[in-house]
Amino acid sequence: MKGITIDQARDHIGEGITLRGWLYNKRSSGKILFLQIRDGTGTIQGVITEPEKPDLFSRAEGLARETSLIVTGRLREEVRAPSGCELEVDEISVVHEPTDPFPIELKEQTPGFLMDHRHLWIRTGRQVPILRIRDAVFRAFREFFHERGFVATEAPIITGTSVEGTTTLFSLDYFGEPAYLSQSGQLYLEATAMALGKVYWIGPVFRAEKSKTRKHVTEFWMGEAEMAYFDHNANLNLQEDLVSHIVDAVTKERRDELGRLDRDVDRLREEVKGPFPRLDYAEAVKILQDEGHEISFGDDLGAPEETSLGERFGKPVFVERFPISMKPFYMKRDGKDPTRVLAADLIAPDGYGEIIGGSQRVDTVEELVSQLKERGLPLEPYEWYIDLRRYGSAPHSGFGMGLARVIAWICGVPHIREVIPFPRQIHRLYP
RNA sequence: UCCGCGGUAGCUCAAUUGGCAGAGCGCUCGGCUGUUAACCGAAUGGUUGGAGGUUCGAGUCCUCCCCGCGGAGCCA
Repeated sequence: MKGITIDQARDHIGEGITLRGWLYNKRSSGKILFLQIRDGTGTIQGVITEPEKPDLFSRAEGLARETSLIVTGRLREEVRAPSGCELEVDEISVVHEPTDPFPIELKEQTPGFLMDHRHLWIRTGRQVPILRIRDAVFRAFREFFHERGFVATEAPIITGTSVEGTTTLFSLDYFGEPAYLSQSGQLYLEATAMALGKVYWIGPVFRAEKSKTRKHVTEFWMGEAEMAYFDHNANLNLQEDLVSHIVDAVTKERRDELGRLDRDVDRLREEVKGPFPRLDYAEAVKILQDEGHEISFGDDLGAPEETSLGERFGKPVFVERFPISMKPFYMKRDGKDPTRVLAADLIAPDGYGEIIGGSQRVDTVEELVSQLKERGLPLEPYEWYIDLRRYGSAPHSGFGMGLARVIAWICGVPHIREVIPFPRQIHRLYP
């Protein structure tokens, strides 16, 4: 019998097939039994009637949820079935029967309980489509850069220096020397870009901030790119194309999954039609003040301010040219106004916050050293980084994208912990 | 770290002024030939987060601690 996966079922109507999967749920009504079978690609309903197959019926009747099984039967079109086609079951071979009732119920459960059982929760309902969409986002990200001649590369996870002196780092003991888990691969990608031209990577980064919000975790995967000979505007153009490409690819490839999450795909596609508004920081502050926000020039945009800008434009919005004091040492000053830097944040709609932070980088030794000194940072851990400005320095730009936030936004799920297989949060290290 | 809400059966939640500890779901058993988180009936299930205290009597009031959830700040 031909082995297929559930997502291929529609192409095999009328044929006898075999599925390998798990029992998601079952329902019965006297002499007819319905089995919801899942295999990671989808779910399908199997049906068994008692008068026709009494032995099979009584064996199947006793199966617990999440029994792993191999099912053989014939596929047929069936409008009464949830997925439109149905499997007439001929044989069930039980691979393993659960020893205890499956803890994740098909009713509402609290986040704390679900997170304690994350290893089982990911088998159910919304979680499977979300993780498949995550895969599609990662792939679309890589595809985008590969097609444009970027080189995939890596930055170290264990580092001796921080990227931004201010942020909290996880520290560890490196053979007796202090070391840190990377909070960004950026500085290393700048070096690699000077070797390879245009580079990108996706890697884990770590923030020891005690954040407790729906957009923060302590470990997350960042997609970063760094481009030699790209100025600020070229950087923003690339980011805009990237976001459009990801949404386009994912909404085409995973339309069914997005539908199962009740995401309005047409609205999402409409939102990312370019160009994205580009607000000068001063302009953004003015707009927010006019809307009644308590913000003055020099303040960071808080969560309510970001949400407000997203609502106003109904699409991703760039805020650019921030005051230099607000931003880290590696950002290049704006030639037209040296109190500002050539940086931009991309804010997602619907309150998902900043999804990209990027800038044109400092490219002279003088400016870099003076920026480091102004922030009270030591020079010697950054000597290698300063070297990049000593030997054939070139204008260059780059950015980092918080992939979990992008996925949460695309999925329309409220909390990023749901789009990460095993999220790490303050006070959550299990499972 | 700060602010707010919460912790009662395996899960989700009730419990009036301080007065016998309850329901739905799940598991088990029985019924039902088209179920969609099926439905109907029965049975099972408790150190009320922990430690002290007040009281004839505490799930309920007081003190301290632990844990969870939401938000802020910080950031992607």
